[in-house]
Amino acid sequence: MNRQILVTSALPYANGPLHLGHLVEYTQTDIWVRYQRLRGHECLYFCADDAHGTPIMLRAQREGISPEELITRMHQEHSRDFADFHIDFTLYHSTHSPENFEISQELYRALRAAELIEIREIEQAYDPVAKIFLPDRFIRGTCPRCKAPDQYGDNCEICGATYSPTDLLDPVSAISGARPERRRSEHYFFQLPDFQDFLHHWIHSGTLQPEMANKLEEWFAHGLSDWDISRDAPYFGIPIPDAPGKFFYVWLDALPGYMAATLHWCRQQGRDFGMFWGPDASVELYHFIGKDIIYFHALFWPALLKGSGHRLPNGVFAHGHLTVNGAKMSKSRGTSITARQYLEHLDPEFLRYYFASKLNPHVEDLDLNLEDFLHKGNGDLVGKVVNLASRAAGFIHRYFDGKLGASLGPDQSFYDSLVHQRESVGQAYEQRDYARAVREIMALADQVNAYVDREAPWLLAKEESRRDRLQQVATCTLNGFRLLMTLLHPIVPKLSERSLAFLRCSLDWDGVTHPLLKHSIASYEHLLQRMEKSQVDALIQPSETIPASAPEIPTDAFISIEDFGKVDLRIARIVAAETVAGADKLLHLTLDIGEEKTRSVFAGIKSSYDPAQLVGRLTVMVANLAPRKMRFGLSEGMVLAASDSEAGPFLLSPDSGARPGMRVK
RNA sequence: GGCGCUUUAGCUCAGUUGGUUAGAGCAGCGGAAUCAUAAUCCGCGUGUCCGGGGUUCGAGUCCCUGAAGCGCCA
Repeated sequence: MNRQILVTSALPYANGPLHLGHLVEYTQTDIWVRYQRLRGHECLYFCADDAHGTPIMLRAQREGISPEELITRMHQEHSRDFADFHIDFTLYHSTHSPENFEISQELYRALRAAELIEIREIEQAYDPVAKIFLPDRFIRGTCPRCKAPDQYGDNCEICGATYSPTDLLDPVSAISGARPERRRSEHYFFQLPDFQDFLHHWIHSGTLQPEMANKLEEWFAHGLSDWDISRDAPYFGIPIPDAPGKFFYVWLDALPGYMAATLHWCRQQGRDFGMFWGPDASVELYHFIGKDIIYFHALFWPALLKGSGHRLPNGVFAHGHLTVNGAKMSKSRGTSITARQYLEHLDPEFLRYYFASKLNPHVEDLDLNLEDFLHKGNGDLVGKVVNLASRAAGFIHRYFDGKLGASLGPDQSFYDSLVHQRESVGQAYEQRDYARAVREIMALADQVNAYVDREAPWLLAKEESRRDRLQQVATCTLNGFRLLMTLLHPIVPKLSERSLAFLRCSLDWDGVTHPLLKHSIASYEHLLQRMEKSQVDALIQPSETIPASAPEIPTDAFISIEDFGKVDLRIARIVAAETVAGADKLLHLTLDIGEEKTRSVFAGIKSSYDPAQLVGRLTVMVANLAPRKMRFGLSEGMVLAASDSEAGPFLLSPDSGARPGMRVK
């Protein structure tokens, strides 16, 4: 019984390159899509660039090009990145497309006809120089609570206060630097509260993960508000029908972007759009998204769909965010890795495999631990799986002219037991529990490796009389390998293709129940190169662009407490100290400041300290100094020491009781 | 400030509705094997299951409370 399924991933914003965080989602979705196709279902996978909005308009201005030029370029870059990571979209479209103008405007007309749109005047910040209304993010000023300067219009990064831009002291437009004015303008509001009861029921209908439904309860506790869906010209977006100078807020055309992509494809293929999005659509519909945009997909989106007479999704699947080495991705640490940077160093399938090994159906953050990444990719994929082909292929070619045996003999039942376990792997894929799928597949690989060891084909090969048995063992091993590569296909499609080409067989989920017998295989060539540690290390490149040095501050000038607060001083324990070959003054220190990873710091204190004496002692370091690449390695901070022209340096020490990681202030 | 999520072995994670001595992979140590990209196989775990209280015959699992990290607040 074949299913018809439509799947989407969230639309990436056409404002910058894709990074590894984006790829978690597309990898997760792509694996699910490929699994469905592997099972013979029709599974369409649509996505698009999210191409409208103020940030794009302003960025194009800055670059001196039109928004259209900008988004065309981003679309090309994104498409190429996706293709290189083997993300197999049915169509990668754009929200800046004729279909999306059509769909978004139609959807709006339906809402208006259903009396779900209200118009009222609101007051907003306006930049009189740039002549545009300012989104909150584009207003900066002093926090009304803690008085921190240069904060965003909606919240303070220093004290965490949230407020409206009107509360900001000394507000300034981030675009022109002008002081914003207050101006009134008509805005269009979608009547979300009309859907309060419907939505409250819907979020618990099994469509969402329980933790997400739980989270959304917060909104119902306060009661839903109507939703401002209009923006004033100039705005790069889709005009609101019959409303001169008004455009749809970017989310109001981003969500219909899923439909627009479908429409474009339907027209191309001569398919009926209604069976995908009509009120009685029979096709299953699933959205994969990041947890941060659950509100848009689980409140606004179903309300928009229902209000405009469309079908509702069968599932909205949220995933967590990506961290790198246990910390939020950061440009200064070099852990904000773009898709393109990764591709310059490593095979995308290692990343797909690693993400898969950590993804489950829950909304949990996922850590890319680079050491773990290196071991898992090499150990599992090369050591356990690909190595099986390498172990068995030699025998088949050396003794049997590349031909598999006529039967598995006594090992048929062993093979059957392996094949039997694929249903459980299939369930894991279906439930998006890829971590479990990977665990189970690797357990199968372990069984096959143990089998090879048990049967010791290299011993069989020494006895002329046992050639038949040797052929059976090698044949069984290669069939095990075929099974593994079939099961792994959704995760590492290219490796799977190469492997099956080596076996000269096709990808067939059910076909594996019949082992390949009396079958010629191709000569063996390495199917996957292991990763070198140096390649993985190369992923992390702290940005060289250390901010332009602060203006010279005369020593007699005062600094504010805020200025001082910018320096993150921490108690550090010296866990290792060693001399640096080729450096006269430096010692290489390894410092524990209570973080998961130690810091590596080069300090010019060799003249006064013997490395051995330093180990174990506490001192003070500047923890947020921009990392600096030195000839000897990366220095991730500095230790504090006193000196003058005659003596020193003398390291600082805290009184007893201080512990690594304590802040000095 | 309010709310949510996370916290299990050096690292990354499993632990189903509470049920015997808490598991896996990787790393580490010891051994075997040499077919294979030094890959593989066998053996080796004294873990404040974040802390503290509680419920229970029994808690990693349920309740309360605290800590740390992360996130959301249209």
